[in-house]
Order: sequence, then C-alpha cells, then structure tokens
Amino acid sequence: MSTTRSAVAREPKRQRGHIRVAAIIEAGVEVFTEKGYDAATMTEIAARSGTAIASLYRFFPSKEALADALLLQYANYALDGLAELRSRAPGMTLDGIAGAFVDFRLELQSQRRFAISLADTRGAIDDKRQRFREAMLDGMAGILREVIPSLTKAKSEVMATILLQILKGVAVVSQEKPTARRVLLAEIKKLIYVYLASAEPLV
Amino acid sequence: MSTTRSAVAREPKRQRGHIRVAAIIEAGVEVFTEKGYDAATMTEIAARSGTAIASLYRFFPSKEALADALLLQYANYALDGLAELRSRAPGMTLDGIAGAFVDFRLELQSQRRFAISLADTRGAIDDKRQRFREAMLDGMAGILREVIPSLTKAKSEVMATILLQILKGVAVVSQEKPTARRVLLAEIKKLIYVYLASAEPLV
Amino acid sequence: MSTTRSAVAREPKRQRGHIRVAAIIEAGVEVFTEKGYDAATMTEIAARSGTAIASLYRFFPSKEALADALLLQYANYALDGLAELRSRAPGMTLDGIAGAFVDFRLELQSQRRFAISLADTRGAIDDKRQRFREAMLDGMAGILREVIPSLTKAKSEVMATILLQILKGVAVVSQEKPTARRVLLAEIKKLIYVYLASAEPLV
Amino acid sequence: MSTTRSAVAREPKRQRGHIRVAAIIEAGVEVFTEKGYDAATMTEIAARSGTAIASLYRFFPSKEALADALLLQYANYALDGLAELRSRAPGMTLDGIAGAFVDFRLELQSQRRFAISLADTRGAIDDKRQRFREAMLDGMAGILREVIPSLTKAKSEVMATILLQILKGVAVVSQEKPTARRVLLAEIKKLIYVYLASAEPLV
DNA sequence: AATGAATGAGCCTTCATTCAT
DNA sequence: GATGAATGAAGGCTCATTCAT
Repeated sequence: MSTTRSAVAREPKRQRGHIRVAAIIEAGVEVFTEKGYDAATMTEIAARSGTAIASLYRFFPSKEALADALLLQYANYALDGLAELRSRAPGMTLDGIAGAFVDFRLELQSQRRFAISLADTRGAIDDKRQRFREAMLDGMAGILREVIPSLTKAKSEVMATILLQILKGVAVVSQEKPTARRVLLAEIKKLIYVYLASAEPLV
Repeated sequence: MSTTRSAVAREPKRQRGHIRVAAIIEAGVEVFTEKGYDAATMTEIAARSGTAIASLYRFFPSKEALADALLLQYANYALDGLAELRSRAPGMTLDGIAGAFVDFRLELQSQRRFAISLADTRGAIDDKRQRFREAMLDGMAGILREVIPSLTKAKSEVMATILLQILKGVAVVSQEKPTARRVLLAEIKKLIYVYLASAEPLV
Repeated sequence: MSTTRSAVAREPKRQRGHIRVAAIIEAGVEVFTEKGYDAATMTEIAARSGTAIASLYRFFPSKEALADALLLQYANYALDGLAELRSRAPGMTLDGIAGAFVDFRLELQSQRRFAISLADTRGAIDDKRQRFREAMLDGMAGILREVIPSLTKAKSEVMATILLQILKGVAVVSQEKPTARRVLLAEIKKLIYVYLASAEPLV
Repeated sequence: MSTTRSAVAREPKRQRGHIRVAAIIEAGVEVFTEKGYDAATMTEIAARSGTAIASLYRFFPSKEALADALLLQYANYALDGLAELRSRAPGMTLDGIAGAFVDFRLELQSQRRFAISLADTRGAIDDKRQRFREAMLDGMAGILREVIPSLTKAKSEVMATILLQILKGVAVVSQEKPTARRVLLAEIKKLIYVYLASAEPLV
C-alpha cells in the first residue's frame, strides 16, 4: 500500500510491532491531551506505553511525527464519521440533525482517539491541523446544504464555521458532572436547532 | 540607561516598581501570547521588558506566578467590562445585547491585555482559571436575567455556559481575513440573538 | 531476493560467508572513509552492504572489530605492495625509486581498500595501527638499504620515518585539482630524490 | 571592540568570565586533541574545566562554535608566528631558515594552544580550516621567496605546500622518545635544507 | 537594590549492541 | 542461521531559577 514515507511514522512489519504502535498511540493521545504538545515528553509517552524510548523512535522518528500521526488518525476517524453522518442526513429533520451533530462530536470524544489540545504546536503540524479543519468545515457545510437546500454555498460555509465552534462546546461540557452535563448537552442541541431553524426559509 | 541620582529627587520606590511591573506584564503578555506558555522563556520576557532576569524574579518569583498575575489582570479587566455591560443591560433589546456581548469580547481581544492560550498551563493556575470562569459565568447569567426576566437562575446559568462558548468563537474568527471576519462576527451576533429569542417567552 | 533452495546446490557456508564479509568490508571502507570512524554507523554499513544488522554482528562482533579488520586488510595490502616494491628495488636508480615510492602510495589510494582517517579511533585499534606503522617503516628502511647500501640500519630507519611522512603528502595533494595535483606529485618525487641523493655518499 | 557575533563565542563582561573562558579553552584543546572532534563531549570539556555544562554553553553556544574558537585562536597564533618568522627571514641562510621552520612548528606544539586533529570535523569548520591552511601556505611561500629570490610565485607556492606537509612531521616525531626525537628533528631540518638548496640556482 | 553569571535537571534524539522469532 | 525489533546509555543543548558582586 504505502512504500516509504520520509519523516512520518513507519509501520511495523511484524505482529508485535502493531501492538507496540497501538500502545504508543494510546499513550501519546493520553499524554498530549493531558499536558499539551510542549509539556508532553517522549520519555513519558514511552514509559506509559511500556516501550523503551528507542523503540518509540523506531516507529515515530520524532515528537512531531508522533503528533502528526495522532492528528492524522483523529482526522481520518472524524472525517469518516462526518461522511457517514452526511449519508444519513437527507430526510432528517432539523431537530434530528442537531442531535446528530452533537452525538457525532460526543462519539469522537468517547473514542479516546483524539489528541492534542488545539493550543501550542507551532510549525508544520499547524498546517495539517488547518487542512483538517477545512475538511471538517467542508463536510459540515455539505451536510447543512443537504438539510437546508435553500442555502447558498457561501452561507453554508459560514454556518459550518459557527457550528464547528458550537460543537467544541461539547468537549467543554463533557467535563461537567453527569447531571449538568446532560442538561448542557440538551441545551447545545437546542441551540443548534434554533440556529438551523433561523436559516431555513419559512415555508 | 541609569543616570546620576545624587540630589535629584528619586522617584519613590513604589513608583519605580510599578513601572517595572507594568513593563514586565506587557512583555509577558506579548511573549506568552506569541509563543504559548511552555515555549515562552523568562529570559526573553526579561529582555523584552528591559529588565534584568534577576529583577524579574524579584517581582514574580516564578514563571507560574507571572502567568498567574497575567491571568489575574486579564480577569479583572474582563470582569470589570462585564460589570459595566451589566449596568447598561436593563432596557436593551435582545438584539442590542447580542451585539453588546460580541463587542465586549472583541474589546477584550483588542486590549493586548489578555494572555496565555487557554491550553497548556497545568497546576495551580488552573484553579484560578476555573474561578475566573465561574465569575464570568455568574456575571453573564446575571445579565441574561436582566434582559430576560423570566429566566430562572438555573436556566440563566446554563445559558451563560453556552453563551461563553459561543463567544470564544469571536477569538477564532478574529484570525480570518477582514471580509470573512466581518461576516462571521455578524453571524455570531445573529446566533446569539436567535438563541436568546428562543428563551424568551412569547409575549 | 531469496530464491528457492530446495534441490539446488546451496553454496557451501564458507563460500556464502566470504561473499558477505567482502560486501561488508567494502561497505565499511566506504562509510568509514566518507564519514570518519565516529560518524559512521553500523546500521548504514549493514544497509549499504545488503546485510542485516544482526548478520553484520555475527561476522564482526563490534564496530571496533570491524575497523580492526579493515585496517588489517589495508595493512596486508600495503605491506604486500611494499614487499613487491622491495623485490624490484635492487638496481633501481635513486630517481626510479623516488618515483616508485610515490606510485606505490598512489596505488594504495586508488584501491578503495584503505579506510579510516588516521584520526579518531582510540583504544585497541591504535596498537594495531602502531604495529602496522612499524612494519611499514621496516619495509621502507629495507628498501632504502637496498638502494643505498652504505646506509646503517639506524640511519635507514630514520630516513624511513621521514619518507613515510613525506608520502602521506600524496594523500593530501590527491585532493587538489588535476593540474595542481600533477605538479605537486612531481615535486614530491623530486623532494624524495634530493633527500635520497643527500644520503648517498659521493662516489 | 566587537559588539555582537551571532553564533560565535561571546566574550564575558566580568572578570570571572575571562578566567572561565580560559579554563574552557584549555580543556577544550585538551579533550579535542585527545579524542578528536566527534568523540569529544561537551560534558567532559565542562567537567575538565570545572565549569557547569550550562556555563560552557553561555560562552560557546555550540560544540562547533567552541571548535571554531579554538581553531581561530590557533590560527591567529600560528599566523602571527609565521609573520614574525618572515620578518626575520631576510638575510638568513638556507640552513638557518630550515631550522627556523622546524623551531616555529615546535613552538606551536609547545603552546598547548592548538587543537583538533585534522580529521573528522565536517561542515562549516572545514571551510575555516581551509582558509587557515591557505593563509599559512601564503605566508610560507612569501618566506621562501624572501630567502630564495629567484623563485617564481607559482614555484614558491608549490614548495610551500610540500614544506607544510614536511612540517606536519614535526608533530609526529614529537611523540617519540627524547633521543629518537632529537635525531628525527635534525633529520627534518636536513630534509628541508636539501630541499631548499635544490631549488636555489647554483651560483 | 540591581544585575550578569552559574547551575543542574531534563529534553529530544541517536546508536551500538542484544533478543527473539 | 538470518533478521527485524528492542533497548539503555549517552550526547548536545535549553531553561527556570539562584548566586554573588
């Protein structure tokens, strides 16, 4: 499938390797998420994944490469989910789609797969994040046009930007206590609903 | 740089200190904002504020203490602004208050006073940030009740949480190009408006 | 790469081993020469010789051992050449022998067989280098006595030391551009000639 | 004198600093000489100079910068000595100048000031070494023309190249036992003498 | 009181060498 | 026997923080 990839993660050729990589990725997500890119140390990631530091470097030739890989994986997962949502979109009510968006974001969280707070990380990785963001916006805009056909492309893009920001709130409220959490998630759904409704032409 | 100081009236120590502290804070905001907490170095902050490193440490005994102070200052500024907004709230239309919220957030940005991306920084500083967040939520909930008297306290707090998240979007869209920016800010205002309107009982 | 090996006559192990070793030695010479002892990595030598790293270690149990082997091979080659030169020495003119020495050194260079700049490498290898040096001096002193029979053993050894140093210059000038190179090589020959002549008793 | 110098050694502003720098330079010369550039470690240089590693880096911002500084210092010292020799050259006999060259080289050695075996070191430092070499050749060629006026510029340069190589032998024989050493040094002088004489037109 | 210097802990990364399949 | 994977020791370098003048 893929032959050589310069500075990017190299995939293992033996069974054990895959397990290792999985452990590293998991630890990487954990540590990056907990501490942020700069404060995370390769040593800790290695330790937490039960790998020797040099082994970690065998698969991910640099800290940045590891972060890249984590982001990429998250991006793929998220984009896949979004595509799936889109396929279900036609015929959904505004209310349904509002809930679907929130559930989608919730799912992303639950899958411990995401990584790296949106902060620090300068340099090359930022480009990739930017591209990911654009792909997300694109996908969301598409969904919006699916459910509100009267939307122009431009308008749908603006709304997607807003929507993305709203959905970030899901991550924030996820840290609240269960009760508050439930209430807040319902409120976010409602917010999205009224927002979408306000953009739909009155029949 | 240092001049004679024989008979000349030397400013009272407090005065000099204040100037120094102000310079440090300004430099601190700059550097933290530009590079993030981890990548910012005390040496650079010292240099950029024209202070010797040891002097910097006289006023702020650690990097974290400096970040704390920066946050505190920002919090005070923000809370003051919020209080002021609250005093103007009574009698404002929903539309007016939606705009006012956005303008308020915009103002915060423009005043180079705020610092440190909400990420990295772990430890003690997080508590303070939490308290600041709560104070903000409190203030915003109050304003909401001011403009939508029918709101219960609980409901207003939920809405404040949502609103705060929406307002974070102002920072995000501020990085877009002027045209897009203007459009997006208008959209945020609209979003807030429809959200507030949805919570107001139909007369 | 690896083919079937069922009924096909597999070369005797020894044979295969020799090929491997030869490949490793060649790669070793290359890499050591290009990068120097320290900067050369066993991994690269393995890769460049098409050997697996573990196989390399089967033949040469350490980096130093490999360097040793390289030196030894070079020493043998050089000493053989010197012996051959010695056999041709009787009856040569001083001028002829001067040229022969330079050509001899030139030959050594051309045969990509030599390795490792005379620097770095500490430890055990230095002893071997020392012994090699002595063997060379010995051989050269012998040749000198062959062409200048009046030389005492002691004197011939002193002269050999000097001569060896002069010949190192061949390596240095070899890096010059062709034209300069030619001139400098001729000059070295002349230097050797006048040096030898100065030691020959006036007839 | 000098204000800022990017990646090069920074000179201390206080008394203590000069002492430190001197100690570092001495240790640097020692370690680089003993182990070669690659094998030398900053940690050892720091330790041997009684400095903390970070202090070392305060003055010399990188290993290469330190090596650079060492080379520069050596070059200056050597070139000064050569200039001085040149001023004494007019009127010297060939025999005298031969001895003077050897003494000059000997002096360089004795002044523990020189550094870094001519091996390893790739990159930027090699350029400087090259320039240094050329300056030396230039100076030596000048001296040769001083004592053998009939020399063309080109011829003197060729001879200087040869001479430089011969003089390297001084370093080599310096490692011999005193007795052998004395004999060899005398032989080098003689070699230089006959070489120079061979280039002088018969009167 | 102010400041340049000193420092040690720690980070990312590499590599010779040994395992385990 | 051959090979990819594993590893730990070490190296260059930075930075928050403390001394000493």
